[in-house]
Amino acid sequence: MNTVEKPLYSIKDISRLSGVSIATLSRYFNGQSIRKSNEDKIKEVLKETGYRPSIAARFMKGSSSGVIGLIVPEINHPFFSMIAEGIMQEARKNGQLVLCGSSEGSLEVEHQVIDRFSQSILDGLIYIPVAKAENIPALTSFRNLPLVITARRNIIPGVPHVYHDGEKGGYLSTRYLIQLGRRRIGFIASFWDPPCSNKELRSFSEQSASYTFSSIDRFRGYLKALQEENIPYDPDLVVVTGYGHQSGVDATASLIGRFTQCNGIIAMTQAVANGCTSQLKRQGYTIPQDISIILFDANESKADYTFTSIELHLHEMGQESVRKLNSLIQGERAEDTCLDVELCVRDTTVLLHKE
Amino acid sequence: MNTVEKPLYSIKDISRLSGVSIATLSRYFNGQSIRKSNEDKIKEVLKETGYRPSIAARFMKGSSSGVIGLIVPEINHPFFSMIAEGIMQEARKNGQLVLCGSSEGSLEVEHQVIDRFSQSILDGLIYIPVAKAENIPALTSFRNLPLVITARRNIIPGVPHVYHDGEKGGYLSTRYLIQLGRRRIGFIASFWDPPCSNKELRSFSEQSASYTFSSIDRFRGYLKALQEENIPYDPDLVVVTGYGHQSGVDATASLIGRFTQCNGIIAMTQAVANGCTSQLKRQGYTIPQDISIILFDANESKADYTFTSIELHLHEMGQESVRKLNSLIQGERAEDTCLDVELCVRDTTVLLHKE
DNA sequence: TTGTATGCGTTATCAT
DNA sequence: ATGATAACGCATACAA
Repeated sequence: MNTVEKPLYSIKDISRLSGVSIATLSRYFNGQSIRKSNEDKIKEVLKETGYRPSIAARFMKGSSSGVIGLIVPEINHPFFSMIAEGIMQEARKNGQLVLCGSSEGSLEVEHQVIDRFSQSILDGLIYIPVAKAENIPALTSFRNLPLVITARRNIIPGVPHVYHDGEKGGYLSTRYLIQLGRRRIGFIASFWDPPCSNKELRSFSEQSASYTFSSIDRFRGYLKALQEENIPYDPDLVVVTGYGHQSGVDATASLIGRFTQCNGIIAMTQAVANGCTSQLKRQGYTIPQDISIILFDANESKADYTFTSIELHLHEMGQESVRKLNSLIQGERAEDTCLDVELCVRDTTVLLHKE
Repeated sequence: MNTVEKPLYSIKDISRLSGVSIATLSRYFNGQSIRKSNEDKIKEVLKETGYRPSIAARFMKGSSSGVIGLIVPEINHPFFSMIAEGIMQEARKNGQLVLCGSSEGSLEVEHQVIDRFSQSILDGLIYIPVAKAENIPALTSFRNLPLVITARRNIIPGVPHVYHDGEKGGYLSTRYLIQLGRRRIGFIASFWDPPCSNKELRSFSEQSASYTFSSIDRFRGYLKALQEENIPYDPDLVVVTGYGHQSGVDATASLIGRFTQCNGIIAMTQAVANGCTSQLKRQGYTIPQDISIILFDANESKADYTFTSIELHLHEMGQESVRKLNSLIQGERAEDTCLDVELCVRDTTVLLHKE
């Protein structure tokens, strides 16, 4: 390690230049009231010097550093970067900074980052896990750091989570397609690491309330909407796949290949939905007439279609995570927050034209 | 400010528990050689306690903090988040952390973030400006912090920049379209804040070597390729617009509306290109037969088409920025780096079929 | 309201 | 190679 530029002025310098004691200075910087004449002198010297208190020294004294941590699986992913933008914006409003680490999609890196972070100067940590439930780091890894888990639910007991209402999203999207007269609705479930086949998805979703895959939550809503309309569940309308563009292509090909009639599709992400439309067009289907599509969290302006979508309010999710973390930092208790979702009707859904 | 959880153990605790002096401990943690028996004792205590040195205290003593800063105009933008991912990955490899702030596209916020950062514990800063050249913060705002500017060139004299070869990108894309028999090539230039009209673009690009808009750099390459093939420049083939999907739609409508024949288009971003294809299809053009399209920095799997593109190696740009910054931190001098670009031929370009 | 003095966890300078 | 101790910049208990 080599030496590094230090701040030009310390509080001692300011004390010397202004003739005010460092104690009074400290009080001034921490918002306590001091004598007006001193305040004026200080302000003058501050203008000249551009002095700012050192975060490091402040943190070492046991005060807060004003820095919060953020761990994301991938910063280069619209889902996470949107949350990150919300986090940074809210943090900035509170005069906080964000120490940000990517797990690079890897469990090993994630642990490494958590390890580095917990030795850092953080006031608290917002953690978007890449890990599967069984691999979640022990709570002790976080060393009493105030902790909020975002974009996932039911990961670490006793820790507040901020997530969206996946079941409602599944329900709203399915119900809307049904209202459009579409009763053969494909559901393309996405997993990083699929826990079951499409045949098993239904029983898996019923037996395992403890599992917290967003696809499963949404699938529950799908089932609920079907049931309300007495539409029989058909496992051939379900595909289990991954998260990328190619997953959408493959899933759609598989769906069509089953010779199952299908006039609606629900996809988990923009990339998958793009894969869908790409494959559907290749096979001669028209969108939205033949097959209407709804996806979760449309990334506007990044796709060729303007998709009907379930909006997840990811920016708000980021902001809420910071607010919750700050409650924790101030010693308050915090509960989970389940953010609402809403249906945004756009161009990829239309009333089924009966022939 | 309220009190915060502190690290469970300090170096004194470890000294007490291991019977080794804090000086020796410090040496051990800084990689100096110590007596084997001591090393063993230390390792044992470390296992039990999970102790890690405090970054804050370390930084206060004038050593490096292992934290580098990153300022981006928007983290929720594939261009910047890809660079950020590269930065975080390279930083992690070096055991460094990244303090990340978004300027939220605003000059005011950018200054605010720079101000906060410069009082922080950073070893150095990677700065992707949102500001226009005339509004770039004074170098003193950075307080002698080692500084690298990324994704822009020629912003602050004497500071190393890392950017891509925009002129080459413009040249390669144009030349390739010409090789496909397309000599009527539309160029859709994107600006946050357009400095001139499409009529003025050419003279603007010639007179103002000092201006550093990426669209202008690419436009120079466009002109160069046209010139090589003796294709006359037609300002009606140029549109000046913004960065979003709607910009692409509008620009394309404008281009077509001029009754200019056009059989190729070069777009600056994925979003703009998507706007193009959307509008072109609406007007009955086929892609790539009628009109071939090349864009810069294709965001795979986020578009309906698989676009032919100029690849910018943004991840590498992030990594290179960190490497350069670390050279600076170690007191070495650093020059600009202009990263190469390359043409990736995919599905949106095809040989013009002469009728 | 103000100033003095102490300590936070670490590194660097000594002397050993 | 090791250990005692003085800084580093700041916050705070305490005395004034």
